[in-house]
Amino acid sequence: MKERTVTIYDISEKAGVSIATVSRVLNNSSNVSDNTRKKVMAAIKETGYTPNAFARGLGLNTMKTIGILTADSSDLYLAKAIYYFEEELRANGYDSLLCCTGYELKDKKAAIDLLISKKVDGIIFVGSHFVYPDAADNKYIINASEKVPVMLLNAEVEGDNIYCVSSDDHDSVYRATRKLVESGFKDILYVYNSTSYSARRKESGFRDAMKDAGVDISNTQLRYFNGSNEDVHGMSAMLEDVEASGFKFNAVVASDDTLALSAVKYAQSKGYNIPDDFSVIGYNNSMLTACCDPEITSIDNKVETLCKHLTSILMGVLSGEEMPRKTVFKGEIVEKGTTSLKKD
Amino acid sequence: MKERTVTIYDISEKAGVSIATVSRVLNNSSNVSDNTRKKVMAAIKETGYTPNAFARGLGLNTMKTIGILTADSSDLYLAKAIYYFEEELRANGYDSLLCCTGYELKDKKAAIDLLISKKVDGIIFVGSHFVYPDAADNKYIINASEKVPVMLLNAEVEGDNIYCVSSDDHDSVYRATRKLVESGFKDILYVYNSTSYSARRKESGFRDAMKDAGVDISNTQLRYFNGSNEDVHGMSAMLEDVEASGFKFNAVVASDDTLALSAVKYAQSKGYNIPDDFSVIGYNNSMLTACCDPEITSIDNKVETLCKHLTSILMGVLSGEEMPRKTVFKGEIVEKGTTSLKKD
DNA sequence: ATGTTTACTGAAAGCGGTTACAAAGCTGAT
DNA sequence: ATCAGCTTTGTAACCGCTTTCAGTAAACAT
Repeated sequence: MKERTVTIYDISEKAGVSIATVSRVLNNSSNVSDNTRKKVMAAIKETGYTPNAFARGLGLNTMKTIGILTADSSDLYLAKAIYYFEEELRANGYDSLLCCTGYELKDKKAAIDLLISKKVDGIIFVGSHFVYPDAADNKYIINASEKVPVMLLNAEVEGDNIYCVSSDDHDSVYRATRKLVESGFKDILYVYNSTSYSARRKESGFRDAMKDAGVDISNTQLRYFNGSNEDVHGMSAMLEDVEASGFKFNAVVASDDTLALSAVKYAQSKGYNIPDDFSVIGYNNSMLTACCDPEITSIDNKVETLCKHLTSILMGVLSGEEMPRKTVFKGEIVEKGTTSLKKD
Repeated sequence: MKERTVTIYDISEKAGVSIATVSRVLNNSSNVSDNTRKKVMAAIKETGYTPNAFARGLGLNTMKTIGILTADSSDLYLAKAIYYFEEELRANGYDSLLCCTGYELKDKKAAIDLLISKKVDGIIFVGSHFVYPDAADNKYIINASEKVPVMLLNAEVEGDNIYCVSSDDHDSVYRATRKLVESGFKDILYVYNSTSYSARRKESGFRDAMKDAGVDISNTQLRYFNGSNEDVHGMSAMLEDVEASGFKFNAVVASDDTLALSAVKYAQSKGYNIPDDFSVIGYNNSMLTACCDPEITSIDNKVETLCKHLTSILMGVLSGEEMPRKTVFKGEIVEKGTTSLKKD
């Protein structure tokens, strides 16, 4: 280990050809005779040479790498998205430079600078934590889009070089909530654990649904859980607190399956009969929905579809095609055991 | 978008200095007067210049990037590990190039070549799927280690430039199993969903424990679940099948919390009283353990500790220090509601 | 005024590739 | 034999940055 690394010059010397020829073989470009090709190949095999991607990148000004930005790669949903992106990108000959930024704006900015300096060919913002309510705060995304195509999963920002693929969160929660009301559950608690763009969309879906269903809501019945999304205990405690504070609810709509799961545990500890006396609807339709009994009715926002579609749009952009700036998919309410919703 | 990118020459021209000076400012090296520094800074700010990391990397022959290899980044445990690695590496000024290889050997090899051509400063193999029972199959890891330091999480391979950090899986399962037997549960079903290195260690921990406890075991009581680790239903079906095949068990030791969770669901559906008549021990102590009632006793293998330690070893190696080739941490049996183990 | 330091700054080489352009080697047609 | 036209190969410029080495200017000592 640690001998001087083999370069294209070593290969050219060993094979008795010029570096240009070696380069041609490497990029299996046309116009190399079988004979020389073989000699070069042999030299490469013999030395275990691997081309230096920097040097190549310097010349070509592309490294075939896409930056993937996420707040927290260990989140169940985001991890799935990252997985699909990585898979799709690789299939298209691109690599993934992963940056977990956390939730601080300045860290996000730093991560973007870094990705740009590494000359990524595009940046995918995974998850809606990157988009702020105040448009001015989203300037940093626009800035990034001036250097490189920007893809947003589950978020929306207007821009020349920005492409958004998202699930219609507002619509999904809206439909779920209305169905719940129509099925006789009016005392609904809405719980959420994020204030991201899509979280805000979900919340407004809930509010609009309640309004259109003619049910007045109070602020006590929307509850923000400000803790780790693995903290099932903390979530249950929050539900206890809501009850203690005087709001008696018989249904929970959650922005996330974790919260839904803690709602199921809460309801069961209170002796409620699910789904007859108590309903729960989660979000993401993750494996967590299968982790309790009854299993949780949840909204499937089709993360695989979203990711594949987003990647294909990015590939189109990179090859210079005109691509849609905004693509929205409908979510699906997957009914399992925690609801008995009125059929349409 | 798409104007010619700003280079160090543009800055030097704008600031009226040479590119060397700009470079010095960029690397805040010594010997630049405040005055020129200010001029350069201003030019940088004005143009929004970001240095080209290729060019820098070409010269320095390092890109401050670590390759992270994993079979499946969406796995709960692996995703956590990746998260910690990314965090620690970033804190040390390194980036993470993520490659999800899947489970095919040739894909793993291809991924490694790619990482090496991108001149990563090191490679972290996340998870034990990379190590095969037959040493000859692990040659590809040795090969990689000839070019770049190789770090193995939860696996072991001998080699000059290979560093292993792992949890003592054998010991953890051994202790858990023995405790279970000592607590009166002898008809234990061992279920696993992987044949990776650490999975094999866990299994031998179970076998040794049973042997040392003087309990004969049959092959029917070790069951491999060959399906997605999100398929809770499939797992439950497998348990039904074990029962149907004639082995009556009153305890389950699982190589993974998912399997443990399905065991809890199974036991509850059969009307068993947990933990008095039926015990379950999981592995990883993930959030899944809190997703059922009673919560699952599980082995915590301290992934955060492992990852941080591994990263610090890698940093040591990269700065030329002598570092331990093999570090093993003990796991911890975290007792919750699915067991009532005899106290020591 | 002159010699010596010290503090900055610039010119140029080099990192390892790609590629435009030129040159050389063959082929077959004249 | 000569030449056009093709294929194959080599030369050298260039990508954007770091860094060595040399040079200039200012500051200080004599």
